[in-house]
Amino acid sequence: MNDVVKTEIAAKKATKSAAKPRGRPLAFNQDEVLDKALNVFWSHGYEGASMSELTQALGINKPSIYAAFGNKETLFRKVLVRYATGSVAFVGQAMKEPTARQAVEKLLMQAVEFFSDKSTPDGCMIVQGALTCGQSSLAIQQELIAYRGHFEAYLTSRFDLAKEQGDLPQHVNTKQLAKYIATIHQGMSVQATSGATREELLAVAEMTMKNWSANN
Amino acid sequence: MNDVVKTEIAAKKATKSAAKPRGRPLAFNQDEVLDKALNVFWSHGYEGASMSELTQALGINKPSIYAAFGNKETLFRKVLVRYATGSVAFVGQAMKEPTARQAVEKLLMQAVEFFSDKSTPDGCMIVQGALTCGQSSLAIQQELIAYRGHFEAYLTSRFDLAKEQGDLPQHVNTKQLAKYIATIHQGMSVQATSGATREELLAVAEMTMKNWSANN
DNA sequence: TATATTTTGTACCGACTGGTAAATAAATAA
DNA sequence: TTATTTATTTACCAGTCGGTACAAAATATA
Repeated sequence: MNDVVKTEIAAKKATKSAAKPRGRPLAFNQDEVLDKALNVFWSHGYEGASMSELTQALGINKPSIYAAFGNKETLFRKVLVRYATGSVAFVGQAMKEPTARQAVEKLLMQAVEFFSDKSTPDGCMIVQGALTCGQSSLAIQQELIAYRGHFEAYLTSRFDLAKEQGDLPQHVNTKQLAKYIATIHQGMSVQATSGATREELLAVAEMTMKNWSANN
Repeated sequence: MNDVVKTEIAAKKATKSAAKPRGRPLAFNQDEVLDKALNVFWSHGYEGASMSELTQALGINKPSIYAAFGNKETLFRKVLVRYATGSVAFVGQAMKEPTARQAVEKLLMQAVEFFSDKSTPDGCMIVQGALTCGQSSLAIQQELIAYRGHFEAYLTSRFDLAKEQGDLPQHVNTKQLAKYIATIHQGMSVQATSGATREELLAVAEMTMKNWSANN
């Protein structure tokens, strides 16, 4: 085999779907199916979503789900990554606002729209996916707690930056401030799941912002 | 049967445990058992608490549980009443503070201690007992939503009173203010369940109070 | 066309779910 | 003592849980 042929093969391997796989082709699109699974987990939580309900919602049979995604837990983890990098990616955008105040305001305003968006389940999956659960789901519960922790750490680092930039006073405890904002954010998620309307959530967000200056 | 005897019988019936019941006596104290069940439901949520775990925790066999409390759902409802009238009764005390500000401050400070109390599970059972669930638990999910609604209505009425007493300005939207406080309260419950310490919750409560004046 | 490879659908698994029938035990009433 | 009433224990029920064995179907390669 000469070098030219080697290069061609390498190129084919590198190109995602260029090299056709050998066996029977998948009858579904993985990302579309993950989105359908997301919808189910988001609505009913990790434990509340049964494999039979998932099977029905995804429109593919159970052995195909297991072949493609492992088991229920790994399926949820893949859904979670998709949720975090897709649905919830706007959080990263909000942090890019020029000041800490604007970042928080954008975060909360986006949360209002996101939590009450009628095209998706109410609230945040990372908050209510497994707040409480049976023994068998403790790993997922911890995983979601870790995600929330990362979110909070992200807020903290944004506030640290704001202090460096003189945007927040030096005496501000950024961890505490981040926890305060995260608390309101998570409370809004609970409210949304409990039936709070967009307008009601908006009022909560506006009250929070009206208070912003008192915190620092 | 003369009137004197009739009266005696009536008196015995009225006295709770004076008239001995006919058959084999219960081998357990109902309230103690309800407290043990509370602990399990509080930790794992309604769905996450299995009957076999409950059986083990209560120390009595399943048929006795069913005979005494109906089924899992009615058991939870009885636990819920006990929780609301017992564990959480301090909310009523907080509302009796002379001003709205003091009432909210006491509410949040008590919540800090309650959510992080090491002798009970973390957070609030009414918040995380069934935030999400499968189809079979929708009634309990709605019941908890209703409880949270009552809590919020209670806050609203306290703020209405404060307006009447000139303690809050007339322009305050009491429903919005109640939802704002309820949101923080519920967010603190999520935080506690996620491992937040007493000190961290305290900082959140203090920040909320520092902002109080900006809301009205 | 024959073969290797992968996915699909059917049909099933043991374990656990909430819940209960039936016999036994412990008390009161007659 | 005997009958009645209630609670307990053991053993079990149908249904659902997450998960899988197996054979048929669909593709690429040879």
